[in-house]
Amino acid sequence: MPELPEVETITRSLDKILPGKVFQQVTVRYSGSLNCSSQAFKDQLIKQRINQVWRRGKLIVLDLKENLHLVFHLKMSGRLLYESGSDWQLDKHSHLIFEFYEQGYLIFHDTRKFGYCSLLNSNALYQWTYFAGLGPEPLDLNEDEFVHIFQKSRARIKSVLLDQSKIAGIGNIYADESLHEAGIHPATPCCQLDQDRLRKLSLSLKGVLLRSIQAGGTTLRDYVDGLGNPGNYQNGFMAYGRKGLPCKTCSTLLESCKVAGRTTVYCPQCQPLSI
DNA sequence: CGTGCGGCCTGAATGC
DNA sequence: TGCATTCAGGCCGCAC
Repeated sequence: MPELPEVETITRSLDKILPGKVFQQVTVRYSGSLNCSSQAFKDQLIKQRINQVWRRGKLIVLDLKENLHLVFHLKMSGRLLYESGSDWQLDKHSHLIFEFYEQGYLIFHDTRKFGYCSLLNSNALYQWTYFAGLGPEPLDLNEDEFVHIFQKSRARIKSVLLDQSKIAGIGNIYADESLHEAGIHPATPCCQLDQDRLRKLSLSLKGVLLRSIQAGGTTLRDYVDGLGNPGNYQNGFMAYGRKGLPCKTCSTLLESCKVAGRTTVYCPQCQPLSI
């Protein structure tokens, strides 16, 4: 489930390789991944050159010529993988195959088919409600800006962390991990948290995201970066997926509950509900 | 405004 | 062994 650190890692790996490459051939094996017909997709892409690869929230954007953008959302199980040779395995979940004039292939692979690939001009991209509605990048926020986003909400803190329109790129893993590090119960209403606690959360969130990027992201099942390398951050998990295991800080057994419909793991000792 | 649920989809894990 | 159920989760649309 690629979140900000995984998407950032993929983006960095692809941005070292793809710029300058030109699409020679595009094979659509599952058109449900696209926002247009397979034919229109191919017609618009072929002979287009990739200029840059960047990330916004959980989106990966390939800038092409003439204000055209190829945008990927990997959702839970998507992969975007560069293959330099022609000896790669064609899997039944490889939905899009892009071949370059210069060398190599870019493969969009998505077991669960939740992910998508949209071809958009600049106007369409910037007017797209999801894109336009994305909140700020957590790594670009200073503590005051972070506090401002959260302090007035009456919603539970984890719900707001997961809300892409409030802050972009956080998913279930990094919500649980940052709340654990900050010592905040995930169901705490934001407005019950004072400035110091929100500042602490701001620091914890940035720390968790940066350490995960450093570790190449988290690999649970599907995730690999743009070159096929798995991440290592799962070994550093303090909370996510550790229900019933002892807290690495205080040895209390971790508990779980549902917040915003998602499984949430926390330490009842380190993350008390009442402050 | 906030919450909760169903739907989309597949495969791994679990239950009988 | 083999079948059915449950779970995972990002995001949307909808009901309350």
